[in-house]
Amino acid sequence: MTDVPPHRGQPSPPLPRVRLVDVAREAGLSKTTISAALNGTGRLSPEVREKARETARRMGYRPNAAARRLRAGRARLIGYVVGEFADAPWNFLESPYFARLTAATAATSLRRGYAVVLLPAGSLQSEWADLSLDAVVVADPVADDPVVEDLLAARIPVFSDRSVEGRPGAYWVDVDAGGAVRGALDHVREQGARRPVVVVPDSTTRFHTEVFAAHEAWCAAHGVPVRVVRAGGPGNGPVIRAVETALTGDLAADSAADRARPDALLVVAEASPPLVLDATRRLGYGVPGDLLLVCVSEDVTAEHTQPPVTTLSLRPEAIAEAGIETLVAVLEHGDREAAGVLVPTRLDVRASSVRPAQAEYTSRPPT
Amino acid sequence: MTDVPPHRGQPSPPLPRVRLVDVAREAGLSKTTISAALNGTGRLSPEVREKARETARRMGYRPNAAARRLRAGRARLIGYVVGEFADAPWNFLESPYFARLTAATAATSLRRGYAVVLLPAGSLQSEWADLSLDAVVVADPVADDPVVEDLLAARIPVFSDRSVEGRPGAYWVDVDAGGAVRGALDHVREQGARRPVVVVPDSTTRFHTEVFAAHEAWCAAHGVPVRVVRAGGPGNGPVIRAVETALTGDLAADSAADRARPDALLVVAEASPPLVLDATRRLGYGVPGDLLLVCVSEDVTAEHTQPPVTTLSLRPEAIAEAGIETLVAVLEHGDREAAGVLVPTRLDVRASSVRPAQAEYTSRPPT
DNA sequence: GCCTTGTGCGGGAACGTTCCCGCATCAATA
DNA sequence: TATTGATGCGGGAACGTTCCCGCACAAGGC
Repeated sequence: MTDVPPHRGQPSPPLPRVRLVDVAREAGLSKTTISAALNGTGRLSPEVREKARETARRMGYRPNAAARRLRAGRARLIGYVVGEFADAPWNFLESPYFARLTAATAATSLRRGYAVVLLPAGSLQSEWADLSLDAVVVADPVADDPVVEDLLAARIPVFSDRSVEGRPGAYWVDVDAGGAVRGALDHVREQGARRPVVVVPDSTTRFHTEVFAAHEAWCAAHGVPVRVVRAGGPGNGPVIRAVETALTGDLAADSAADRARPDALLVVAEASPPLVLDATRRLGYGVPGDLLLVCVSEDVTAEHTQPPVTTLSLRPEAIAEAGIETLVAVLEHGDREAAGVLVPTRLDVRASSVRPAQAEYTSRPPT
Repeated sequence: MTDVPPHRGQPSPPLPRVRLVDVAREAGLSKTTISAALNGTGRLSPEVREKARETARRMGYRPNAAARRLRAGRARLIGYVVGEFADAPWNFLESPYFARLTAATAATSLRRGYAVVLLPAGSLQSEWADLSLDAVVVADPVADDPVVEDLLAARIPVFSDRSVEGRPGAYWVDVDAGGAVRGALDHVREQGARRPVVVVPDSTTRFHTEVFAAHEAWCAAHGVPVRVVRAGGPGNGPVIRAVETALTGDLAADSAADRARPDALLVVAEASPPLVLDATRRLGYGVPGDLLLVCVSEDVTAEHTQPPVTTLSLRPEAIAEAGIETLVAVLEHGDREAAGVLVPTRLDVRASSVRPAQAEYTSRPPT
């Protein structure tokens, strides 16, 4: 243990921050020279440059961000707003996907010299117009999102993790929804599943419509009936209820064979993996014995269930990184061509979707 | 479906933003008058004030934040940094407590006219010194946190959700840890539990040491042996292992009676409620039949387990609200006396901690 | 020795806002 | 009618930085 640091003496002198002119006076140079020395610009002799830097360092000089911004015309601030959840504007962070996307956005931005400002979901720019943000990240916009329209009308560049096509000023990174669905379904098929059922949110986001379409195409290609249940809304409750519907076999089916219990479950809606697993058990399924389970989720609890749950990650970190790169390129060099990057997903195979012979754990439902 | 909005014509004219002088010229008034009209200051006739406002609105005037900040000397920016998780600087948002604290901090700040900037956990101000933040919220600082020391040395006001006593420039809101523990233990005792066991993280934060002390005092007062297990670290893995230790009865105990299986479990470390519930089941406990379960957690999944899990909420929204209130008071009026508010916790009683006769659900362990 | 070219540094304007004053105008009072 | 005070509005400085330009001086070519 070190000593407790002494309390700082002065209660609070008005704290005259050291400015450029103060450094200039101290160093016997002009503010122009100091500025050029610190920014690495201008024509200066090495000695003068070093002296300026040394003096600034010694005096603890820190440039005034507001003045710099005023002069430069850019605030180096990026807003972050979520399209959905407009009725509960701040709950989005409780979703692991958004939590990680938010964190990764902030991290990448900061590395590129931009600060990220958190905004209430679904809010319009009039509510925070006085922040004068350089750009805004709109996470998961709905179709024809009013938030996006509002920002573009105000001529604020927009970046999104979903397609926003045909809008000048909008840039995006897209998730390979089709590839993700095919990958997950191929995986459970390889593991022996023949009657997979899919749970998808009843949402108009492009991701989910693509998931829907890819699923139908896959089923057609493999001669498998389309078994899908749409979850009524976001949140664990509706998704769990959809899972229950999917597993109790109330699905419309063409033949008797199709009414057989499903042997694989792909949950595309974000829900807590332990809760999904519990629901399967309550309905009498052993995982992975009777049912192979894959969840589209970023939730770390998937690793800690027994058996651990296979997840399909949308890789929010990669999305944020690619997105901020393009956004910064647009802001700083006016590259207007960089929209539309496609980020592949990642399947983390765990015991819940591996055929029992190979599985480490097999949970049995209560008898 | 509405028509797709037409693409905006101009690719991007240099976008000469409308300034105060532009509004002034248009309205035939001076910039001073416009400024006063919009800010509600000065002595102006109602007609002129209205005309100024109308013109500004019509021209789409939006004040330049940088200029305003430069003039005012304050950036109206508040940083948000987490003390813990320094080795994984961005994971904190995946914890429901931090997710909600972050969101509530941003929401309250924005209402008071301040924007919240997300910062990497454990980072020092030298890494983002050029943001010139008015203040920084340090969530869950460790004892003698270097982040706090660093900020105070740079004379940046600090607000925290944990005590930071004896540091001028530091303000905090505290959680009533003792009351929380007593409340939870009283609750399970009322429900008939006589051998409660507590899981606490092995951490030096004031909250956890207070929990520890309050637990000991409560046990002494009720003549109950102190049963406590310390979790090795944050995250679900260590906490689940601690729960397993707590329930398998490897605790040091003074008498044979004390070695009896516990009949209540209070998990103070933040872990996923479904995972904790699963762990109890794997060890052969029925909840709430054999074991009353209370988790200190903000996780919404607690409502969706069967049985739903009783949680003790630290009420991050209340913490953030009280904290930002005092911080804004300090920044704007220099109130230096407002440190140390105490926020009570809230016990959300659900089936997992209610004596079976009254319980709606009782989960049975696999036989 | 004069003109050109290049180097090293400083003066001063500009970014857009807010706020301190000062100058009118006008009503109320002596 | 002159004096005061209040009211309504505008001029101009200031916030701290960057950047354009200009000036002084040195070196090189004829």
